[in-house]
Amino acid sequence: MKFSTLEEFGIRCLVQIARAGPSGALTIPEISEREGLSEANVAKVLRLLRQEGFVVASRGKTGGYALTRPAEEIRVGEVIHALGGKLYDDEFCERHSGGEEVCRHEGACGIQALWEEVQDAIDRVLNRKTIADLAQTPLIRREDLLGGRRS
Amino acid sequence: MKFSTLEEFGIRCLVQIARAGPSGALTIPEISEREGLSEANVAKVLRLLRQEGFVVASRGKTGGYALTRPAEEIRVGEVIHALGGKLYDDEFCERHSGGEEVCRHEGACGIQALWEEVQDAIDRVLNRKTIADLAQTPLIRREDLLGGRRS
DNA sequence: CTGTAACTTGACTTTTCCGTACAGTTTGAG
DNA sequence: CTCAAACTGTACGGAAAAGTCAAGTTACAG
Repeated sequence: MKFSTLEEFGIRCLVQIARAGPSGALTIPEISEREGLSEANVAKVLRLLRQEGFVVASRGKTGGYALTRPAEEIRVGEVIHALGGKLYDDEFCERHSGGEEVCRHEGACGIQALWEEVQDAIDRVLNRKTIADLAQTPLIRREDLLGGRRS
Repeated sequence: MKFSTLEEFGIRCLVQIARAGPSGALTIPEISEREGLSEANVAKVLRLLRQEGFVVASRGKTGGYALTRPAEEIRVGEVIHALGGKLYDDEFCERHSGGEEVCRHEGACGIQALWEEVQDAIDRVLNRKTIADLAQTPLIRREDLLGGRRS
């Protein structure tokens, strides 16, 4: 149960671009440096973000990436959904089907219902937050980040 | 963003065993047939479930797997947690660290806070449901399973 | 006692996902 | 006009996950 790197890095790139302000654009090397990722990897993620319509790229010497919408209007859930798809695929039931049946559970699959509940819970959280929210780096002290998990 | 097959199959196996009743046990071929999975794969999952203490195995001709606790007491969240770990690993920040720093985000990483929120939301849902809940296969009609996703 | 049906275990193969590299295209500065 | 800096896209290699196979151990039925 984890996010794919694409999903996470996609959010991170958008946040960095948002921090550049509504007018300015950010280049791949800049994002790469600020997130500590390789340039090739950033380029790969940004390509998807562009294809999904979250950013526009301008080429040439003064190029870079900019958001297509104000960061306040981009919900995190949108990005995750566009980049990673849903929790369960359409093949969910086919994987357990023995031919014509849907699920091997006599008539209805309680697990799928639970998965949908989980999906809804995730979406609720992710849709509350926007890229702008993340960009202003909310009030979390470093001690809270490190502690509380091992100790 | 998806569950690993181990997590999903683990739940499925436990549900099948729970359906065999509190006294009866289920063999690998039986579970395999009911879930439409290969016997080898079922065996692999059950080994982990046994090591994590969710089931006990009896060998020999009348062998099989049985739950160590009543299905009502096994929360789905427990199983997921035991099988798949958490949403974010401990290496979460190390992956983005450039040496001594924690995160490349000046002082605090808003994404990690969001990830923790998501984790909590997932856990809340998963801990509400028990294996027994799933075993009685709640009231979901087959039409609702197929429709509503593509169309 | 013997055989069969079951669990146990480790290694192996296949598949999928990540990250990287490289060759190509575009654009503005000088 | 030329060059450098930027984006674009494909293709390759490695690592992790998923699934499979085979050999071994146990235990009950007959």
